[in-house]
Parts: sequence; structure tokens; C-alpha cells
Amino acid sequence: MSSISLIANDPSRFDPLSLDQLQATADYEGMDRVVGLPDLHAGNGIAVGAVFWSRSRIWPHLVGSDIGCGMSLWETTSPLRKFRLGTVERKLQGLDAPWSGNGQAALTEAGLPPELASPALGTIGGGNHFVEFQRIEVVADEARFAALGLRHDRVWMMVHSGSRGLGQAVLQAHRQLEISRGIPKKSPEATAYLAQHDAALGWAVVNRQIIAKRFCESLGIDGRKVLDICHNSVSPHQGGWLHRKGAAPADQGLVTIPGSRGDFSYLVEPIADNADKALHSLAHGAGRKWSRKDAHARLSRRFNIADMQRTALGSHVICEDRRLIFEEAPHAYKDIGMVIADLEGAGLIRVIAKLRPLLSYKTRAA
DNA sequence: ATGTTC
Repeated sequence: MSSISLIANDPSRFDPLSLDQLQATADYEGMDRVVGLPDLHAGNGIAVGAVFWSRSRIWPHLVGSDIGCGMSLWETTSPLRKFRLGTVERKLQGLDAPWSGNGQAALTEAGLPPELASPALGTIGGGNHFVEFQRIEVVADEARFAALGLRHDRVWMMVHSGSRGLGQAVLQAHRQLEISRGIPKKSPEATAYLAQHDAALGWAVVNRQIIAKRFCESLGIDGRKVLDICHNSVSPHQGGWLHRKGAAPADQGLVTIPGSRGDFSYLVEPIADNADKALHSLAHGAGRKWSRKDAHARLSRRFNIADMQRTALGSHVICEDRRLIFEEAPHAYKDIGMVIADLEGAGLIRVIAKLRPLLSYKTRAA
């Protein structure tokens, strides 16, 4: 039994269902602290946009099946003034197919077992995963931006993907009969889960790396990684274990917080002073406002596919799956400006820059 | 979320 802290200027905005889900996990025996972040929303049983800390136990299903899912942000070598939407769209082909490179070598190089290679390595996957090309809209902190050596005259690229089937297999193998019981932290079961969890985490990083490389190669450009963070994980923290379920780390340097595909994304710097009240974590995005089912039901009635292929900010969307394009519509997500304001209000972040979407790539395969 | 699915 533990208390819940909510990070929001106006906590009454939270969906009651997400709060019920958060309460249910706060009631787990052995749970010590639970935090709901500004992007909190109801998940498949477990609230997303939340952090859980326990002195004594580990709950694999609080991390979920997409272990290591996260965001990487790249400053490409492509000058912004040369960016042509039509040309770029035309060049992005074959990216849903398995990667033709050597997956085993890529994993070995990262210190991971080569037998974890699979055809999914180097592919985005489905759901809310994407690759997005962006431009710097506003630099909020010029001094910090310059000190980091960042450039506003380049095309930027954001990758959101995870560990695909691997993370799911790991959760499957360690699924608890009674979910709320979890695993005692020093048990052989915990050791076994954590080893596989760490491998899935590493796999997801390699996956994002290969995805970025493939997208750059198809455009004939290069890029440098500004950051790579994962928002589904469990890690040792203050003598216990910190579970992040759709929560970005606030203790690993720069963080990007993406809005929906029709909204801005942010490059932010975590502020250490107040970090503990949010369990050293930040929102991982805007958070859903509508479930996938609701989004499809409401939007497919009012809009056609062509409406969905453009956003209010003028960006284009490549998504040839006609269900997914509605499920992931900007309308289904909360206002990212509100999420950022909540984090600023709590003294958790300083905004460095705001990025405008140019082109969001989901899938060409229907 | 998913080498997914009757």
C-alpha cells in the first residue's frame, strides 16, 4: 500500500479510469511509491505515464511487453533548406521489410547475444511507433542549444520503437499467476527476469540505431544521435526497483518529449532539484485522450484518409494501414503544450527547443 | 504492444 503523487497543474483533468488503474497498482503489497505523470492515461490494465518504486519487489507486467521502448533523436547532416517533402516521401521505400544488414553482428557489437537477431530487428513495428522528420521551430534556450553544439538549420529525425517480439517473449516467460504479487527482488526469478529485461533493453537501443541508419541511408544522408532514452524499464534505484511504464528517465541527460504527429515535440533538460517528487522521471509524450477503438469510431466517421495524411501543422503522414491512421490521429492525443506546462510548473524541466513535424512515417504495409 | 488472428 502506498500513496500516489500526481504531477499536474490541474489533477482534475486526469481520466478517472487511469486513476483507478493507478490506485490498483498503488495497493499492491510491497509497493512504496507511485507517481502519475502529466501524460497519464488508461492502459491495458495498467496506467501508462506512471512510475512505481518498491524496496522489495519487481513486477514484470508493470514494465509491460515492450521492454526498452523509447525515443531516439537525431540531428541529420541534411540542410533544412534542401528538404523537399515529395522527394523524401518518394525515397522512403522498403523500410517495413526486414533489414538486409547483419543483425547478429550488430547485436554482438552491442554486447548482446547474436541469437537474439530476428527479422524484426531494424523495423519500426506498429501501434504508436514511428519515425518523424522534424525542424527546429523555436530554440528556447539559445545558450544551452549552442553549448550542446546543436544546429537549427538541419533536418532532425525522431525514432520511436522498442524490442518488438523479444520484449513480449520475455514478459510471457515471467508472467505471474497472480500479477499483483510480483517477484521478490533477490529471488532467482528476479535475477532471471532482469537478465532478459536488460537484453531486451539493449536490443531496443540497437533496433532504434538500425532504424535511424536505414532511414538516413534511404535519403542519402547521415546523422548524429543527440539522445536515446527508454520509457519502459525497471532499474535499481535507492536500494529498491524503479518501474517506468511510459515514463522518460530524468537522470540520464537530455530528453525528448514528443507531441502527437500533428503537434510539436520538445527537447528538454531535466532539472535535478525537484526530480525525486516525480521519481526521477518525466512524461514520455502527450498521452492518449481517446482509446484506439474510440479514436477509430469517432474519426473514421468524420474524416477520410486524405484528411488524416496531413496535419494542422502542415506535416505529411505516411501510413498505409487505414485503421492505424485513425487510431493514431492527433485528435486522439492530449495537448503536448499542457504536458510541458505541467512539467515546467512542477520544476522538473527546462525547455531547450521545440520541434515541428515535417513528415511522420508509420508503415507502407497495409 | 505483437514473426498477432477464429
